[in-house]
Amino acid sequence: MPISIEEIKPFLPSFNEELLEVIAASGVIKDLPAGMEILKEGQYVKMIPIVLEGLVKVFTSIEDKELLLYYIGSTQSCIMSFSAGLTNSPSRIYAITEEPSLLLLLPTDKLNVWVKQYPAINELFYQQYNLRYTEMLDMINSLLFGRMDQRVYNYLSEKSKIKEERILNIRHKQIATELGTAREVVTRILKKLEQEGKIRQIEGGIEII
Amino acid sequence: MPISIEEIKPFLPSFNEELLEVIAASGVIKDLPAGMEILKEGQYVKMIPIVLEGLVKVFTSIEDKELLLYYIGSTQSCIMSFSAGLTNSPSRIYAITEEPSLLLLLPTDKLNVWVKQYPAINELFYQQYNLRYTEMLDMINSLLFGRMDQRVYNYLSEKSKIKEERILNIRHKQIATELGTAREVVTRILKKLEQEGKIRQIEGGIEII
DNA sequence: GTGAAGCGGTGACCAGCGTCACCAATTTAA
DNA sequence: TTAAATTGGTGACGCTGGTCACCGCTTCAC
Repeated sequence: MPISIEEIKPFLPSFNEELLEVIAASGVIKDLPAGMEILKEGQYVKMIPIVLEGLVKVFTSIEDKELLLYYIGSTQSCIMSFSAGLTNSPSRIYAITEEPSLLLLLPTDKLNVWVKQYPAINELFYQQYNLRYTEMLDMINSLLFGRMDQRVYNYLSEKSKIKEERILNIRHKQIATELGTAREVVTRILKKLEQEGKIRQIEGGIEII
Repeated sequence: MPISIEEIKPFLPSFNEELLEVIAASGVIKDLPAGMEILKEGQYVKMIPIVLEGLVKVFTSIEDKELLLYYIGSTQSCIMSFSAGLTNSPSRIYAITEEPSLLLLLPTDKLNVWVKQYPAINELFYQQYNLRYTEMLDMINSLLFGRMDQRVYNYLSEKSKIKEERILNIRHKQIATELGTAREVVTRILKKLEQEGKIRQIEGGIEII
């Protein structure tokens, strides 16, 4: 489906008319519901997404464990797929829409050229690299220092911040999956956090205090 | 000290004459012995290094633990300092020469311009970002999956590969530090690896089999 | 309604590893 | 040559978190 410039312009204020035009000519817009897998592990990347609206989460997995690496929010992009796309190697992560999302998909071969041609888009990806880098470093630090209760609490407050809701509607199982641990462990820790007065478990959800 | 183009040209074959000239005009060359700290944690980055010869190792630390993140080899650069330099934020890592090294230091403000102007240097940093990204992902995976004996063995074989020596002259203490664990743990694991026939401990060193 | 599936809760157990407290051997410094 | 520091080796102990085996409750499908 053809993209109109007006459609994408508000989301990409740093892009000039010329860049918006070439994007409109070659890009694709997708409107996806929550819970869609937009990138599979091992897959070769032909289109690199920029999230216009919504929220996408990015996972890595080893053996049968999974781990939530980071969220891609509005006007952000997915460095891992950018990287995999440009080097033409299979993706090491997978990505799922956490909320209904509006995505702008750019073909990798074109993007490869645009990056050299348009400073604004080059700038965007440098920013994304820097951002994800520090996030991955934080992840490494929390894995190394390790305390699971701290990780669960950070996970909850982070999620609460992103969603702008003090009450999260979430299952123990999902927390466990996204942190790469087991459900029982999360249950135990949540009880402990509740006793410490940091959270409150209400029916079908968790309130962060 | 002024740099001659001939001095750096052999290490940077993808850079054209013009780029080499501006680098020669603004860059600095440093020849450092092994064990020098070239970047401290928390420090603001004014010069971004490219390693011409030698080997530099990059650490992160939390509380009183440290962790070896990756090595910077010949013609590679340090993404973390690049990132910290461009965003003008303090460094979250520190770096030490593992071997005597020849470094080319580029002023961040100039580099910021060059990146836009010279595709070759832009290319270099994209490559580095991609490389370090996958390395950090590997690190996250090994921390998450966790088995310490595997990490020690990977550490040793990686080091042996980089140094191109089957016998490593290294202390248990250093292994422990670079993996973010305790010396006793390493001693225990090395004994186990020796029993499994994967390594052999000889006086003052370790042979990888 | 009835059975099945999903969710949360709990106790028991165990492996991994960080920590402590030593000790012996070797190397280095004074 | 002595003393001091470095290195490696070990046993004991405890904490964290992964696993297993259940159980009761709620929700959903049929």
